[in-house]
Amino acid sequence: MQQVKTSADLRLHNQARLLRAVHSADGPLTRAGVARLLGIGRNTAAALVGELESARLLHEVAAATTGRGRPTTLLLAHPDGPVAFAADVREDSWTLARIELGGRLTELETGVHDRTPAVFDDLRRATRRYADGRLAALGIAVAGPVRDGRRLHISHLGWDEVDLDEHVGDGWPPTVVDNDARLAGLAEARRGALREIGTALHFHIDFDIGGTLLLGGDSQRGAHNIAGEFGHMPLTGSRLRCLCGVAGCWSLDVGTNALVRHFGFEPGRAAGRELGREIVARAEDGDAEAGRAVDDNAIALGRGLGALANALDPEAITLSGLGVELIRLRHDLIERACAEALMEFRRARPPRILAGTAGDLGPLRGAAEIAFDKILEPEWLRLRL
Amino acid sequence: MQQVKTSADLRLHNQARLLRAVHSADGPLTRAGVARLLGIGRNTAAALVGELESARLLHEVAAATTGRGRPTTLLLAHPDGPVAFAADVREDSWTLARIELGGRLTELETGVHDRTPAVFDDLRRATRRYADGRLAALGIAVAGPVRDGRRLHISHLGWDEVDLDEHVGDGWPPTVVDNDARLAGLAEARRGALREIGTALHFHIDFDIGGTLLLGGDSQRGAHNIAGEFGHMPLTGSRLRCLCGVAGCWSLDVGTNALVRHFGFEPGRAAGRELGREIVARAEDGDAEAGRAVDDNAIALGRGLGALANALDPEAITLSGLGVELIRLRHDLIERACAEALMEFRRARPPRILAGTAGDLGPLRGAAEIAFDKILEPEWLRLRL
DNA sequence: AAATTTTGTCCTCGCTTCGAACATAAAAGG
DNA sequence: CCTTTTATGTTCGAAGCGAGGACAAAATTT
Repeated sequence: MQQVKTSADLRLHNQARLLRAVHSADGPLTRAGVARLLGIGRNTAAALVGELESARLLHEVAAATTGRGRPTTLLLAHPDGPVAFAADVREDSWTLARIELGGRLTELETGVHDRTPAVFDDLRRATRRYADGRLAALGIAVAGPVRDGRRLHISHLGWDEVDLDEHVGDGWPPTVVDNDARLAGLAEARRGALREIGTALHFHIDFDIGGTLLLGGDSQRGAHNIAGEFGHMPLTGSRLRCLCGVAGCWSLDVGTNALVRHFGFEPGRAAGRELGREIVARAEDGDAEAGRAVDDNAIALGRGLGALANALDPEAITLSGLGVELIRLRHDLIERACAEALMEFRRARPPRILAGTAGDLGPLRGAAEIAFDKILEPEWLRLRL
Repeated sequence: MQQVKTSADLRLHNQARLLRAVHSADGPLTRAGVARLLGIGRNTAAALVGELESARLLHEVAAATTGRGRPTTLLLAHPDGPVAFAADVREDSWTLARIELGGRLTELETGVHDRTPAVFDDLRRATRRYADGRLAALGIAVAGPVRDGRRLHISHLGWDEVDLDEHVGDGWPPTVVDNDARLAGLAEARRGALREIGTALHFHIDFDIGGTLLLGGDSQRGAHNIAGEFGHMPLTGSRLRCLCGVAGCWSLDVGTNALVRHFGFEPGRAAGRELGREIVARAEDGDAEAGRAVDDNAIALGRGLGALANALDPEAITLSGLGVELIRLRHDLIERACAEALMEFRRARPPRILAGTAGDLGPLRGAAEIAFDKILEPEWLRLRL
């Protein structure tokens, strides 16, 4: 569908809008409230909700009265309604969660994997264990770019061109896979610190930096679904060569790898993350050398953010991963470095730089969002009603 | 309106789609053809077109028969229909043009100005001279960022925070103002080399570099309408300080200023553009030193493009201004430098780097597009019908 | 001249939301 | 305790939309 043309399209379109409103609302919506929100009549809302209730998508329960007037009903997820599963595949572990309409998230299981695509078998089995008739879609967050939605690259796992169609397909629910940094940003845009913000950036800082440009609550995906490798722009003048094949990447100066390298260790495996955490902790305890390493990181981070703000003009920028720590310890330093990299006429209104609110659940929440995007859509609704 | 809710909205929505299709089609559309294009019935198309004809928006004329079947009609701009004016305000001159539905552009007048905002008085007078009842909107391209659509910054004219509301308002038709580089990109996306491309970048290379990210045929504008200053990211490791207040800008290595600086001249005024052209001409004639200057420019250009492609994943990149010459003379060099800056896994499918097809008319054509965007919209239509 | 192809037109049908009127259920006020 | 006020639910008719089918019209092809 995707394009409203006929009167029948209109009904589905409005029902999708209604369902989307219920899903993304902070708390439960009332029937009268959603009518006002969507700008439709109470009678129309009643008809739409009625059909959605029959289709086991919404459930109406009496609302506690708050003030004057006849009491209305709360619109909740139907107890038999569709749910999405979301998975986050990290370096050597994974988590599977279940998300209801409205966003309530329940963790189902966590496991370790062997750093090979066999993790998808683990995921399939775990999904089967918990799946019932309500499972409608599965979103998976992975720690690398997913070209064209199916070819996965994770350099530090040695996955070069893993074809997802060979591992995800038969026996799976409708499944969508995307990059974790992008999904973490989507989570902020939909349910976190970037709600209602038209233009924003999010960066997940781990070993290196990945991110996404967020426009009107959706991620910019690029022509081949591999947008977001902001960490691989030469924004800070590094002279080193990066694993990605380019020289001077921003990621060489920001992130766990950069932190570790400051102490002469070769950046690399999981041990590095432990070491990075320790450096942050020591900096917090007043260790001068660790403090300098964190300073350098924060300054390089700020400079990069300023450069990107010149090009993309975000209203706000959120960070996750190590970025949260950097904001906590060096917020002013980041802002100062950012301001120095901002064109002068922008400095009066710099982008706000915030910690994301989704925390470690960001990728999972984002994966749930792209799964629900498949559901809260006219065409899916048409088949369901 | 902006959101289809009722059947009446639907009508306007479809009429806007129809009008938009006529406007952006390559050649004249037939009535039967537009029905197929929009996926509506012939009867519906007849009704829509009928109303649009009554509203003097479309004009139907018999079409020359091309094959079998009953002849149909061509959908043309109505002779009394709305037209847009577009203006391009360059450094010391301006051009005013008139554009019809469908995109036919007629230059009306060109003038010089005194490098002060008094140019807007010139424009108002010129607009008045040519305006008739058909003038519906005016789009203006200016050579600097327009914060929030009204505060104009042009550093090399010394315009710091020129408030457009003080110069554009009473006595003007509905007017929209935006940055020329962005509008040149919009022109490519709507009617040029970037048609039908979902994710693209355009850069206008003059003294420095401005550009825009193009998504689904529209420009990314940013939170304060000042996105697009890609030239002020430190992508090439320059150690110089830029007029914008930041150090290391990409624009210090690419563009006329960079070309001129290579020969020891201080970059600056209009004379610089003349000199830049001469350097390009000499490089073309085989002058070694000029050739090296152009080489450096092309390499720095390519490196920046690669870095940006890592972050934004465009399918194609178009260039205007000096960029056209650089492509003509150094296409391979640009592509090689770009590839080196691309992450390895991207090199198999690099973005296409093309010269824009709008030429010097880019800003004017883009200004016409944003003017027509005000017209080809349900709300405007509602008032007109 | 007949068959074929394509488009225009007319009409009915089912669908949508809207608006107005009325019913209902709570709180607030005297 | 009863009335008024406020907000919501419900019902019904009205107006508008596009779809689809049947048929007419106008061109080319055979």
